[in-house]
Amino acid sequence: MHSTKEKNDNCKDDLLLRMGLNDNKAGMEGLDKEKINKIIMEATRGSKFYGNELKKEKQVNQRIENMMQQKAQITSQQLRKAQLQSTSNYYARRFGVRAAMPGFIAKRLCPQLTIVPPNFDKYQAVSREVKEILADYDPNFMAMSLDEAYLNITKHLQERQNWPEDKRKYFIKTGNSLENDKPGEEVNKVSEQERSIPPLLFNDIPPDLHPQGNPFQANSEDQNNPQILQNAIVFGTSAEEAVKEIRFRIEQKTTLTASAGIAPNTMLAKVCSDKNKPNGQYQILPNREAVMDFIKDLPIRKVSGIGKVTEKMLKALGIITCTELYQQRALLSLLFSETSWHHFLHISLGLGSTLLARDGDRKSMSVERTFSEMSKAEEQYSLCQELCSELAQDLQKEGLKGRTVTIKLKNVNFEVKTRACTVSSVVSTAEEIFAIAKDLLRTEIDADFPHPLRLRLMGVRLSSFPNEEDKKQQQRSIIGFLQAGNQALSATGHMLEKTDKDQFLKPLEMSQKKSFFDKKRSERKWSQQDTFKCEAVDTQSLQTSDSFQVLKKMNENLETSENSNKSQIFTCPICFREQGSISLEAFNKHVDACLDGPSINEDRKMFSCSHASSTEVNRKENVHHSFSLHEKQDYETHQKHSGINSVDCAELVETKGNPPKAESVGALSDKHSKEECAVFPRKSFNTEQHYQNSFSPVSLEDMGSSQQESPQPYLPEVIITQALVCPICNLEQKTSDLNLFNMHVDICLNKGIIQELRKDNLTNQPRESTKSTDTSGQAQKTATKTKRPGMYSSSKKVKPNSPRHTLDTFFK
DNA sequence: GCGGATCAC
DNA sequence: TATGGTGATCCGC
Repeated sequence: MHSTKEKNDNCKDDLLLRMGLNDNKAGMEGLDKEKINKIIMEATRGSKFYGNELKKEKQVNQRIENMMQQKAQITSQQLRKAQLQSTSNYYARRFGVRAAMPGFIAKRLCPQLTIVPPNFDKYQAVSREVKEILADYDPNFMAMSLDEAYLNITKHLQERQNWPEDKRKYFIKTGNSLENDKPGEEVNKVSEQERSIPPLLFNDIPPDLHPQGNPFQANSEDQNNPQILQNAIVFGTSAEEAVKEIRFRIEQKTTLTASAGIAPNTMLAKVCSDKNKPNGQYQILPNREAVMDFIKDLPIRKVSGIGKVTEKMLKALGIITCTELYQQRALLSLLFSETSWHHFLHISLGLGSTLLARDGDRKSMSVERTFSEMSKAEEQYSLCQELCSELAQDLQKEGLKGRTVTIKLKNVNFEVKTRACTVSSVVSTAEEIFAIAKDLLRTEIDADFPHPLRLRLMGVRLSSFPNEEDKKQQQRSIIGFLQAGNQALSATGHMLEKTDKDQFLKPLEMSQKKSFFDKKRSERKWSQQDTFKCEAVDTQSLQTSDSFQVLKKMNENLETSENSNKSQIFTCPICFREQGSISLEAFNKHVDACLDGPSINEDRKMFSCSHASSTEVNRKENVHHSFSLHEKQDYETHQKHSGINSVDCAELVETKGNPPKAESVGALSDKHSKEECAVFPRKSFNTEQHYQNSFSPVSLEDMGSSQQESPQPYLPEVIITQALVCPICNLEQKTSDLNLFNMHVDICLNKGIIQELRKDNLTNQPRESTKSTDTSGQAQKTATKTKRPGMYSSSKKVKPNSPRHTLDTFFK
């Protein structure tokens, strides 16, 4: 007995080691951290790996120390101010939207295989089959990896309501079932929390006849249906029944078990799916109370994106659970970046993406390899070349070319270095990549000379794949070249003389330092001496000459349009990027492209009513059709239609024409009235009320089947309507897309923040009376005068459709 | 854009 | 016994 236990402990410890010391993720709860650390120390003491771990830990501790010092310098004034900014009104609003988006499911298939994949090939095959099943429930499901996928089964559930029993009936294959082999404490514990889910999912008792019953189906037709046809299982029509069905089918087909989470957004769904691993499911009902309950004591470490380091840093601030995270939001806003803070806030409120983002474009591709110590430079170069070849092959499969080559070096002490080089035109072949990587490697070797680099890992990465904008840019630069061509060409000799060294560079080495056309020039010199390396460049040369006439013509057009329009520096009202000195036409094209990206008309409307700089462009130039008269009228009609805030409307129109201002909203005045603090909680309450009234129609409409499963007691019985009314600006939004709508509300809300800041910064006047429960008026008035992007760092790149940072994504 | 670092899977 | 590979993102510079 004793020895068995010991053995188990050893296994656990072994596993922990492999899992990177993470004792907080699912299945690791309750293990003694101290003990783990001690064991790890013993196991690795003296090793270089451990030495490096220690070093990294020290760095983290230093970071924490810096943070604590920063915290100590925060005055109570600053904290109060931050409190104001940390938007408690997020809270009410977001939950409502979330409640309106039921049925998100995170499925995590056979996670145990991710630790030790015994037969990867089979697993891949299995994964395909699995995925076939998933497509039945959501053809647009998002596969995160081989063993993880997100589904939005909202639509499926709606259809499912009317499905005959036959369509939900499945037969149990005998001798194939992998029953949950530990139905012990853990499962029972969970089932206590979610009474609707039987502790044994795939036993012979059909879900609906399980002794514990299914409260969510009390009113559904299933109760009247016969449940057992010998080895058949009939699944119900609820979300959890559907998910059980999915898991059942997966298990039957693949003999592998899966865990699943059902929740209103992807973040929660993921946490849920971990809750009952490896063969179970967990549901968070799409209502605010359920989410609150779930979030309350949830350790932040469970949330995707909060890793070891973030956990430690937050722990130093006394933050372990989501509740604590929420309570400290003001402090966090002062200590962390905008991006991080938003992420934290979203987590603490149980917010997450309700979008299943389509696969974004790949950003980079790399190969890397670990090996036993390698110190000889020749070997290193040769390995580098090999890696480049592999990478080039992979790139070719996806037809990718990029401009940034990065090498990664890890020495025997586990210290990692990356060295990157970005060239002006894309590369993709092994030779091109190696030409750059080799130089990077050489620089590192030279730097340590006469000591060799003692490497244990080397990697090569290619990134900066051109997007549409880059392609345009490249066209522009080509045009620019042609434009200057007459003069520049005659000066070529001079340019090359600028740096003696450059004259001796081969074209590809040159590419690191010079523009495409400089390269072309030198290429002429080298092409006969080094045909091998010029292969790719020659392709470009060919393309260039092919399109020469076209480009020349474009160039002429551009010139004339620029002349006639008097070129001007524009800032795009959508992406807020300065567009440089381009023609109005080009600028409009850019704005159109921006608008057409993720948006539909609602998007434009949103901007047209909220963003001063966009209307400024419109007014001044009177040409930009994206903000047409038609839309203005449309917008005004909306306001009339909604029959509210006529004063605010007037104010809005009036302020439309204000020139865009670049305002710093970061600087905080020390003046800050106590009144504002006192008002804070009340404002939150009011906003919440407002929100619920405004949104409940949405909830009813979109909750569909979910609502049937679990009546939402807090939803008032109101007329169901298609219209969404923003609770902040009170304007009806002509969209049924909740994400677009959500974005709009985000804007409106942030107007309020900006306004508060403006007041502090500019007027020092006490806040307007808050006797009105409607904060929208103020928010709107000032916001129209305020340039929104000031709130967010323009340097932040946020992936569109990112699963998190809904807000950030919008303000990208 | 670069380099280090964090995170997920 | 010795401690992975790939990709993404953020932050400070």
